[in-house]
Amino acid sequence: MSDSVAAVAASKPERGGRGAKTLIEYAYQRLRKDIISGALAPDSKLRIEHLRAQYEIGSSTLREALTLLVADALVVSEGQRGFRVAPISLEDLKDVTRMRKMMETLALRESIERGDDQWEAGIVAAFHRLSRVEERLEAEAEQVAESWEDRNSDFHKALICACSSRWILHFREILYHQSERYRRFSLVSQRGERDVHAEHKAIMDATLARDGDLACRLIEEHMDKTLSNMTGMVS
Amino acid sequence: MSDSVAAVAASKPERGGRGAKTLIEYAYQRLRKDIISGALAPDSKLRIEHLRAQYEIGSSTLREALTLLVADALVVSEGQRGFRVAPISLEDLKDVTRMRKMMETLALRESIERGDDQWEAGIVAAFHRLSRVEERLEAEAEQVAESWEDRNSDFHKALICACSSRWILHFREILYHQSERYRRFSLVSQRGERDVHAEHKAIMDATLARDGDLACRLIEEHMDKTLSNMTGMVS
DNA sequence: CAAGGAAAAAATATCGATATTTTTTAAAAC
DNA sequence: GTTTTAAAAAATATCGATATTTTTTCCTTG
Repeated sequence: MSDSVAAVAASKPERGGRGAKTLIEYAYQRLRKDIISGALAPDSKLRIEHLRAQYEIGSSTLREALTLLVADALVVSEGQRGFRVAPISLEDLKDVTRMRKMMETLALRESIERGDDQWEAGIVAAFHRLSRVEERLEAEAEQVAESWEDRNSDFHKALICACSSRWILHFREILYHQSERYRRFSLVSQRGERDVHAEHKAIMDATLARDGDLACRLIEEHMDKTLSNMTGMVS
Repeated sequence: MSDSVAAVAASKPERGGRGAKTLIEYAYQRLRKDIISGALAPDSKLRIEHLRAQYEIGSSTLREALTLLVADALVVSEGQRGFRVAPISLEDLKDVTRMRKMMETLALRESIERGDDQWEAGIVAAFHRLSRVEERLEAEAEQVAESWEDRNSDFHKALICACSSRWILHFREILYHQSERYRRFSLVSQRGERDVHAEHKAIMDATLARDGDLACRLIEEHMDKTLSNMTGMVS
């Protein structure tokens, strides 16, 4: 028996990568990635049969993963008419940004009030890791892009993880994924005109200096710039 | 064949009540009701096999309904260890209330700014329906309670439905269900010491008078009172 | 030639069976 | 008397087959 298992394992290279304990999680992550990256276009139909063949996953498992994505508002399910990728719109992007600013500043303010030494260390470390990948970014571009997204996400999470409100963090997370999706649609124009690295540095400095007002102002500007960059590109 | 179908249909009286187009939705509604009412206790394990027998629904369907409830944070799913009812705590109740106040006032302010005649009419109508069921409440109590919950929910929704932010309304809805659950756990003490009807009336009057500041202050007090009533009862 | 409607095709929703994993139970060893 | 290990039981996760519903196709009818 172990032979055939080994053979199968070889042909399907670790489906369950990135610590996906369950197949549903694997499907969820993969689908989410495809939606955020735009490989699955906004508003397009998600046909179970089709995805089933493509991802080599049973229909029930797929449906469950899709349902998980409905919770993230990346997928919508219409009655008896299956699933489709959530639509995007300029209006929605503005709404997302507005809410994000609210959640992010709330979380940052409280983190600055409550954060301890370990929290500070986490921020510095995440900033360092982000900086490292940014160095490589100029040369290799495409391949590093995904890794940059991850580390950017980690950095911002490190900033606010000392916030005690489960709900703020929960909503913030959902909104972050939403904005990530919009960001991908305007990836080209994002860099160049803007020194994201310097912005991050300023935010970190203000945060470590425990200057809540300044840190919040900077992070709001950070998000506003992202919005401006995208405005006009989406519908 | 039609005979057996008819027989089955008779024994299962309309499972799909309250406009549940799909079985998943039916299971979802039923589970949610049982969780909010406390029939399914906080933190208790939700065994698929058990529920399957009890609700007469296939396992995949049940899992999907459960996943839907994870999105509402009424159920938590732990890796390869199934589902369980989300725990409750005083800390969480405070967090929920804080966020609710934020979402509710944001939504109310914008509704007051944007609401039209139809919005006003909807509020008056919902208030009327709520008042009617409150009259009956004093006598029959238990049976009317559920209907009161529905109409209370409708009234509060009517107040803020003119808000244009999809996300505020989305988060507000999730939080409302959370608080509904906490409220059920302290149902007895709720009425009596408090004139909820008068509070609703005052909120409605301020809203229709387009006095955003007053309406928001009143609705925050409304929610704070609910919190005070519950504090000390949960864990 | 447009509108409507029946038949066919495609897709979704649902189910129960099987494979995996976790938990419990019991026995053995230290 | 604990702790370990092994076996059994229970529960979850996954799958593909079937039943329902929706969509498309194509023929009829006005």
